[in-house]
Amino acid sequence: MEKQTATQVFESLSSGIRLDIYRLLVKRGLEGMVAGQIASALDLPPNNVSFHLKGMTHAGLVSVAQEGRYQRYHANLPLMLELIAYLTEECCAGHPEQCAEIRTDSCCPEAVLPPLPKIETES
Amino acid sequence: MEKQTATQVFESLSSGIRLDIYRLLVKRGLEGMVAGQIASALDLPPNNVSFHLKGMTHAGLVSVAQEGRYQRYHANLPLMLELIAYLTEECCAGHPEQCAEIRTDSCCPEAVLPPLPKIETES
DNA sequence: TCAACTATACAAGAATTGTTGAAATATACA
DNA sequence: TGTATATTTCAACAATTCTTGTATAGTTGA
Repeated sequence: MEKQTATQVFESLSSGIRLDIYRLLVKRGLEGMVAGQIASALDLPPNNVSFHLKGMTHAGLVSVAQEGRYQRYHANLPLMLELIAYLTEECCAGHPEQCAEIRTDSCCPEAVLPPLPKIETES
Repeated sequence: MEKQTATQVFESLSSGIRLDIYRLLVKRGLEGMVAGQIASALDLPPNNVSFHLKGMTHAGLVSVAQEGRYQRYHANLPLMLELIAYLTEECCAGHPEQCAEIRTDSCCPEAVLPPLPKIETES
C-alpha cells in the first residue's frame, strides 16, 4: 500500500459525517445503500452526502455500482484490513515477539499475520 | 469507543507527517523514541514534530513518558485494534455470515470472527 | 417527448489546519 | 550559579476543508 492511499483513507474517516457513512455501509454489508438512503438515514442534504461519498470513493474506502438512476455504495472492508497491515507491517521486522504479542491479542490467536493480499477496486 | 475518539485517531493519521511518526514508533515497538530522534529521523523542525505529537497524544494514538529532559514516545497499538473493532462491531449484528466471509478472507482463515474484545486504554 | 426524480458538479463564504520563527520552560552538568 | 540542551508554547500567515445554495446531467415511465 502506498502512503498516499493510507492518508486518504484516514482523512476519509476523520470526519464525523464520513465515519457515520462508513459505519452505516459496514452495517449493511454486501447489500449496500443508495445515496438517497444514506442522506435520509443521517438526515443530511443529499449534495453534502454526495460530496463526502466522492472523497470516500476516491480513497477506495467505498465502492459504487450504478443501478438505473440510483447509485449503490458499499463499504470496502478488505481495504481496511490492508490498511492495518500497512500500519504494522514493519513492526515485526525489528521486534517480532512484541508485535505478535500485541496483534494476536484480538484477531489471529495463532497465525503470525500473513502479508495481506492486495485487493483491486474499480476507482 | 466513542465516535470522537475514532475521528481524532483518524485525523491524526490523515497527515503524512503524523503517519510517518506513527509508523516509525510502531517500528520501534516498546523501545519508543524521544522527540529529537523523531525529528532527526524524519528531517523535520522539532517544533513541527512537537505540534503533531501533541495532537497524536491527545488522540491517544501515542503515549509519552518523561526521561530526564527527554520525552519518549510510544505507539499505542491496542488502541488501533480497538478502533478496528469499533468500525466493524455492528457489521456482524445484521449479517454475520457476510462479515465473516469478508473478514476471514484476509486475517483469520478459519476463525469465524468472534466479537472483537473491547480493549481498555488509558485515555 | 415531457415531467419527475436521483445524483453530481460548481461556486462562495466561513472555519479549520499546517508551517515557520521566536520565545519560554525545564533538565543536565560543570 | 551559569550555560547548554531538549522540548514545548505562542503568534501569524498560507493553505486547505466544510457547508450551503444553485445549476446541471442522467434515468424513468407515461
